[in-house]
Amino acid sequence: MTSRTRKKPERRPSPLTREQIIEAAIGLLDTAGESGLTFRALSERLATGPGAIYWHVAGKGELLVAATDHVVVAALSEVAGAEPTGRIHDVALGLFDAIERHPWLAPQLTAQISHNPAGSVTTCIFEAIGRQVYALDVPASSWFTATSALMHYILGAAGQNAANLALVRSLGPDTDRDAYMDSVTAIWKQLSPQEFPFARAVADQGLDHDDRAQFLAGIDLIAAGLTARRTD
Amino acid sequence: MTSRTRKKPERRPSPLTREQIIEAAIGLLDTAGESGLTFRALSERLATGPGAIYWHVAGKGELLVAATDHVVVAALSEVAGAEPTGRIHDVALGLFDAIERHPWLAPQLTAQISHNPAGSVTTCIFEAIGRQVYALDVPASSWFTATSALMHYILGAAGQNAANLALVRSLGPDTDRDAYMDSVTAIWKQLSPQEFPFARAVADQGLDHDDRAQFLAGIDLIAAGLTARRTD
DNA sequence: ACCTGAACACCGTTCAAGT
DNA sequence: ACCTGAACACCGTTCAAGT
Repeated sequence: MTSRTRKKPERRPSPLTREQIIEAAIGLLDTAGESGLTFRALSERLATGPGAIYWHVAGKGELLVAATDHVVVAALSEVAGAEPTGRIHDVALGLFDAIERHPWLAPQLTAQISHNPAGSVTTCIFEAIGRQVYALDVPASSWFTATSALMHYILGAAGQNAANLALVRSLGPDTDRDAYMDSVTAIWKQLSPQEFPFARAVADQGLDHDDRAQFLAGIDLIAAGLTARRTD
Repeated sequence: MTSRTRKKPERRPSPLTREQIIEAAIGLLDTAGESGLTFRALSERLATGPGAIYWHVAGKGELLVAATDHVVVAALSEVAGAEPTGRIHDVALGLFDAIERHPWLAPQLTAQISHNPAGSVTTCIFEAIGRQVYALDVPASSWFTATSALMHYILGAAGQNAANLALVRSLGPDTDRDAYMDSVTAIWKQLSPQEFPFARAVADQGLDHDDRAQFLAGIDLIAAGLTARRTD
């Protein structure tokens, strides 16, 4: 009703924050996936123009790095807050769950670990996993190898789980996880036993439907290799 | 000099092939990286228009899948041609080398394995690794877990190696691998020992400079876990 | 200091028109 | 059947102009 000072383009009342931008980006990534994070969509959600974001953030790459960092730090500090049992399961499941909540995270993490091995996220994850390796009484000469093996397995397996889950959800509420898994094994069962004897055999024995248990079994399997080490 | 029939736009003499397109795409990916594969750049290299490609290929996604398939099948069949020693090292190194030659391969593979678990590449890789797991006398109940663990480690570690190598190359011929690795450990050595005791300890003992040996050590470590398994 | 929004160069994809 | 090339809708990024 007050009719004065209205024609000029409204400027935002409170200044934009880097934090706000990162959180909006995470929301967009969770909702619309990796391709959904757009400077236009982001600026619309923040009620501003595309150019405004560049005042606080260098570009899309930095935004992705910041979003990844934000989520991973939260996930790992949550784990650290638990009892000091020092189990690999805790940190493994912490990352597993974070990746399940944010399916865009796994590709981002592998890319950032590859392209920036000394970066913040890389260091945090390596440290978190490595401490459990240390607690496992692994000989010092195997520290790097053991931590790498665990890290790659965790990111790979968790990423696959998250992608599967996202795919099932996108198929609509009529499809559930088990039905989808069965459809995958069904395809494998049509494979020729001459060409693909192993895949056929695995499909015939049926895939485990409990993904968390499956995931942890892999962790235990690798851990068994770490502790089985003698001096040789 | 012959001045007749010259004004109409020249059509290509021999028809375009799907195979030609895929090979050109691989060349472009190898040369210019993932972002270098463009329908415009591709059509220029093939001396045609962007639209022509769509007659043979559904879109960029299918092209990427086909290129990945092409490279992986070649790498795996090469390994199969060797002596029937049945060593995991052979297939692991086959994939390691293929990924080193084609750095775009690792992200592509993890994406395709995640989003299409019953797809052609996924099945081929799973089968190739799985056969070695079988040859290792792993109990059937661990087949899937063991093969998954090995697969994720191979792709993750090989991808990181390839990315590092590509980064070193892009830094120019004055930088070599060892100097780069040292610069990474140098950064880690500046980490606070309170916050990052493990990463510091690993940096202080120095990273191994032989990546293939490092990679194979990881394979052996996981394999040790597979065979250490008892009935429990 | 911080924001606006038009503009630029570049994508993947489509499609009427040609041969 | 296969190709051409303009056109469309969409990107990330820049930047003069504003407050």
